[in-house]
Amino acid sequence: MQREGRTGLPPLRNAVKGKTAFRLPPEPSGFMTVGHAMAFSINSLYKEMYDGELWLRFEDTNPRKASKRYYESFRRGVKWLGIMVDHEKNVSDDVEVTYGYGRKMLEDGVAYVCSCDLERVKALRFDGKACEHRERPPPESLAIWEELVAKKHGEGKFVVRFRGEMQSLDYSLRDPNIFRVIDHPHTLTGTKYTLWPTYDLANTIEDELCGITHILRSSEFHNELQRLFRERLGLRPVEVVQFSRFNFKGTPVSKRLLRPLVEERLVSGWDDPRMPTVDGIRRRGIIPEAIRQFTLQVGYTKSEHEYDWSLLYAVNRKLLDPVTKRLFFVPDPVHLSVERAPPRSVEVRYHPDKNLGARTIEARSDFFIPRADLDSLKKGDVFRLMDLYNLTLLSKGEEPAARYAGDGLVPDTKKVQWVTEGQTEIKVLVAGPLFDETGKYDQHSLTEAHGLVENAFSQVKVGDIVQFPRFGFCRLDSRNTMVLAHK
RNA sequence: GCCCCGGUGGUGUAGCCCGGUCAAGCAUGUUACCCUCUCGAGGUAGCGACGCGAGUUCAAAUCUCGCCCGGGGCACCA
Repeated sequence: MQREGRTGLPPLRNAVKGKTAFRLPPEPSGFMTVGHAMAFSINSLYKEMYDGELWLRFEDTNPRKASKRYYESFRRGVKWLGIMVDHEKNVSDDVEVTYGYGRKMLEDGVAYVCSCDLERVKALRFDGKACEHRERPPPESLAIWEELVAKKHGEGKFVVRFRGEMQSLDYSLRDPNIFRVIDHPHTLTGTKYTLWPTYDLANTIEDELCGITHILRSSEFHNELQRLFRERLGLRPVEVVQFSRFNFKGTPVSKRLLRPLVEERLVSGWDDPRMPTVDGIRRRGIIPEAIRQFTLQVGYTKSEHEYDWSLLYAVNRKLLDPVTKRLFFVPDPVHLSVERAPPRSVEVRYHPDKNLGARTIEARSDFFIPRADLDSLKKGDVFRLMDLYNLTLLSKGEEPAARYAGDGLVPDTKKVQWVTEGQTEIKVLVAGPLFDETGKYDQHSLTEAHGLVENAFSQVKVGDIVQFPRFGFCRLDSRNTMVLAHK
């Protein structure tokens, strides 16, 4: 028992360097979330560790759910994360291949065509009893199958079922459905097919086709059935590692909870900075490397967890700190006129200890400082305009005024940020958790701060992240609108 | 209801398989101080946890049993 503990992800069973293959299998039925990002990162990290192959495979066998914009969302997210995908495919490309397996299963009596209605299937399944179709001779099943392939039957009349274990305590093994008719155009294949394989079968076949050696996925997937498929179809065994979903406090990743917010316009869209989507956290100023490092740090477990956002922020902050310019930002500004102010042109470094350059600020006699700072001072107090000079506060009231009080740095003087007259007014969006403790949408989850930024702000481009000292790290989202990442 | 899987400080984890070196490590959080032309980063110190009960043992976070609590599965969704 060594005290150092483990660093990085634990080794995988039966993993041979150079002979592994992993997959990212999203269903293109919603936007990519942080949860996907972390699960994908785990696969990507292992791909690197074992010098393996990585597939991006869209699980789009339900034409009612797949939509093109979602494929794009995942491609964009994967690219943003810097994940190197070796191959990309859609399960819908392989419908005919799954038909091949389907036919074979029917021929071998591993599956059969069932024409019970849904209620009956459920009832018999509950009782652990087979229906008469289970004994339907293969040629008869095959004949119906060909009609199904030829689109001669509508939805719900027939279903292809796997001959599983009707008595199994695991109900998912009680002759599950493996093909069904869905009479709805598919976003990619149009009306070409109406007979679609179900997830478990398609997934098993695809893993075989892609040569997947290790599956790392969250535990909402049950693997007994897929194991049984592999056994009956004589497919290669695969190592499966399951872990719990990645949840963040106050920000569930579930589409069921998120969709209403978008539809009711309680958020600005799927990329609202409060959203746990990749687009959302990117807008917010979380950088891809932070996701990667965070994933590496927390790893994966089977126990349920709810990450505190501060855990991710800490990683993001440490990455951002050395490369981010500091800019003066004065929230809730109050005008301050200064008597006997010597005109100055000061050069101020963009970073206290990293070499990020400097800017020159022209100072005359009018300034703006944060109201909160002024409030904390008393008449007669000496304070310092940071990087400039000292002042004595003369009056607070309506027209706050101060007098120049020397250049020398006086120990223990309060230092305040400042901007000169005529600077840019900006808005900073501050995103908090979408849901409160009781699980209700928090109406105040998005707040705004307003203030003035110094001239050098004009150099900041959309997408850039800067640090407003004492306020936080912010990303420029659009002209004069920033989003606070975190303190 | 049935079937899996989990429960280590506020949060996330390491340790559990192979019992002692664990009066439990790390990170985050928080408090104080140092450093710093405020913040942040960095440094130092403090705070804070083995779900409950029984058993096995010289010795249990680690093994066994029971209980409690939580999550997931039981779709013509993925």
